[in-house]
Amino acid sequence: MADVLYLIDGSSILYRAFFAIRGLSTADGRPTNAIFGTLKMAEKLLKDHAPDHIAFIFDTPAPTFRHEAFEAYKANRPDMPDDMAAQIGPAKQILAAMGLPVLELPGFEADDVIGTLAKRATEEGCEVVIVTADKDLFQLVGPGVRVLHTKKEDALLDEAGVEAVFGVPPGRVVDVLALWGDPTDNIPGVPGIGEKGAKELVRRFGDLESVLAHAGEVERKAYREGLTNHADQARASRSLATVVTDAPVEAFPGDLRRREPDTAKLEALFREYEFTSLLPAAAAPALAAPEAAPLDGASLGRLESCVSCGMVWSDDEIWLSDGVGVWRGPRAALDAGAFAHLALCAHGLKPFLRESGPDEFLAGESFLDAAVAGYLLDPSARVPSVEDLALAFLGEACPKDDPAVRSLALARLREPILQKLDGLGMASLWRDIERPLVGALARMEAAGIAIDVPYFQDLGAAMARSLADLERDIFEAAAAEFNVASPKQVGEVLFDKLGLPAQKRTSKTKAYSTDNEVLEALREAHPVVPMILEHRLLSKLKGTYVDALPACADPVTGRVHAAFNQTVAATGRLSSSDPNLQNIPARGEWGPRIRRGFRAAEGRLLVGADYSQIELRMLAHLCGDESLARIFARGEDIHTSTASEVFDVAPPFVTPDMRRQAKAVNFGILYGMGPFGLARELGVTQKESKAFIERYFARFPKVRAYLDGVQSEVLRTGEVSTILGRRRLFPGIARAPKPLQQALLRQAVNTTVQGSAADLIKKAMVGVEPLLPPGSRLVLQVHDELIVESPEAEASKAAETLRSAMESAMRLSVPLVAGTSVGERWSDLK
DNA sequence: CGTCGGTCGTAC
DNA sequence: GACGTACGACCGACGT
Repeated sequence: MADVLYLIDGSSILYRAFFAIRGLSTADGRPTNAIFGTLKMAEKLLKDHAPDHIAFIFDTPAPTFRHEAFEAYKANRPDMPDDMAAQIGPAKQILAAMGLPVLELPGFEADDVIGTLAKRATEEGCEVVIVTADKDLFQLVGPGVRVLHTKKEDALLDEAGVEAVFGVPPGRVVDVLALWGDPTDNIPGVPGIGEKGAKELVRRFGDLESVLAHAGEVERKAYREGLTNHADQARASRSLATVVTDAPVEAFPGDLRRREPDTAKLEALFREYEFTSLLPAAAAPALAAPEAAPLDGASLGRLESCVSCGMVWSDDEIWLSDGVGVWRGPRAALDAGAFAHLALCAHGLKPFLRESGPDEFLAGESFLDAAVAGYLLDPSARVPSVEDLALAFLGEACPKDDPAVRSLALARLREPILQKLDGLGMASLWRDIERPLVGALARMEAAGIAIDVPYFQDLGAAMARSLADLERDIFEAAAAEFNVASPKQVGEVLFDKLGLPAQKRTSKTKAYSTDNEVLEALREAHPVVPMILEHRLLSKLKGTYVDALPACADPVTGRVHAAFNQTVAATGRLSSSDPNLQNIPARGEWGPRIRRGFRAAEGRLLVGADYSQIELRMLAHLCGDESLARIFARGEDIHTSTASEVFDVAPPFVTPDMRRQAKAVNFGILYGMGPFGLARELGVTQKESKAFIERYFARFPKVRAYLDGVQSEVLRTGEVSTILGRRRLFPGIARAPKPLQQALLRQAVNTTVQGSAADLIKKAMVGVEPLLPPGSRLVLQVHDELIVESPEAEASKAAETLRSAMESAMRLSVPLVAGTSVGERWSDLK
């Protein structure tokens, strides 16, 4: 008998993998994320622990003996999503082909098989390591039995380890579960008692019967009543949570040996599920390209007439393919006209367009950008590489970094990707919005925006002086020298040295939190606190904006050419980077002082246009609420009118504080804020904030109906879509653990509104660009705002063009309103 | 020396 | 645990 038997809770590992990995599937759409995660875990285990004796144990489909014993057991448990259920069989097949014993026992759960084998093994003097992502199996830990808990990091726990991590020793785990319950397993527990309470009670009184016997001594009323009224439910929960150790398992520990893998079977399975990265390189069906021929006039003629032309480029060369042959030539040899008929398919075209002068290239043509298309297919996932796409759509491995093969693959990818987009109802979103946007963004990036470098340098020097003074005063007031920019050191000085009352800890490292909220609360507690706040503000603004921006500017033109990323935000918004021009301060003392450094070139003006309340208008349209629509139709101030409705007073009697509260609720609705968050935001009790939200929904009933509708839709289908059919996937949301599910539901709801607003402004951008007066060009987009740089003489015309295009970009059931303004500097635009 | 996670803060 | 989407500066731990 071997030294250590590894018993792997396959069901829990697969379940976790399903949520941990997103968006992995075969070319024909069969999900493989959970299989892949389980295999990766197995691979790691084999590498790290080199086990000789091992078994993967899985649940079998219901019913189990628990169903017979407890009628309600799992009655309310939602069905496992099809996407997960479909992966169990393949995972078991692959593990078996790897030579790893796979076990299951009808009528019993994986936990019971593990419990039985663990008991048998220890009786034979063999050590056991149970590998699981659940806490239930902690109960089995004891002499010779440890658990490898694979949560964030692997933790190998013995009895003391379980007590340290879980708070009670293994022998009391079932008593805790009896009180707490296990929502994912539909073990009811005792209503009103959660994790914390259950552990406290067990630590105080011992096992479940002792807790029940002492119920009368419990101070907290909810616990006392729960224990009194639900004692039998707790006893039943304990039984449900208790793992059986005498199940009729046929296998014995000595049988559970790792065998030689069946390589032929494994290869077939890896190919079947398209885990090409797991295959030996030679075994993968590799895409091969012929030697690249010189790109000349004759080959261009041939490419012009082909249905799909793959394109790859380097700094000075270009590769083109018709899907059969590949041609290679110098980039310089091609002029814009050479592209005007090609049915191009490329990956990440924007940099190419930006370098090549986007005005002449591809205008209105039918190119496909495989990176943007991949983003549309799954906007939450990493943008798929050409290699990923070749594997997914063509079923072929594509050797990395071979431009000839990449161009060939792209040529073959064009049609299947376009078909996929069409099948998902996103053909128009691609053709009419995202495709023309590639060029528009390339032009916007190429244009850049001028900044006043000497102005930023002077501002930075003044801030440096203030910071030096502040630092001196801080050291004096705190009687200590430390790094004021280090939250950790600030925490130590304030709370350890000066003895101020610490309020909260950071979530990951449990260090003292020193965020704005904490420091504001301590503003009056010590003179050093306001100085630290001021220092933080100044150093943040100086480091992030005032110093950083001049360093980004072209030294000759003084213009900053940020990136506007089309494949990053999961909702469909653009993002900006290098530098980020979408988070330049707007408010407060410093907002205008920093925006003043962004300016139009000599003889030109900045023209800004921003949508008024775009997300709330979009929400009004999407939900069809008449009261909300009426406010916009009448052109009223949305927050004042909301306050008027909710507080039931005429608009003239809405106080500034009532308006502030209504504004918080309006934003809260968009972000899925609950009573807790709103209470904190408004500084009222949770009860009051809850009542406030209720009044809001009573006044705007279709808003609630809409939010509920999106939630039930995403639970049913695993995806949501925006006004133009852009989708975002939420795989496994229906069976996700509650806190995660809540977060995903908020994301889903917010995505329909934020993403539809993104659709709108993108449509406005591609619509307005060709209409702008001569010499005018888009230079910035900040989610609900567009900024154009125009010759002075054209500025007012540009403003009117922008306003008109933005307001008419979509016809919604509420009016769209865009405000415009003109000035030399960004700070002049109001 | 670079990388990466954590914390904090800016925008919409 | 509690409010959605981003980007990035700085710190400090860790690895080369």
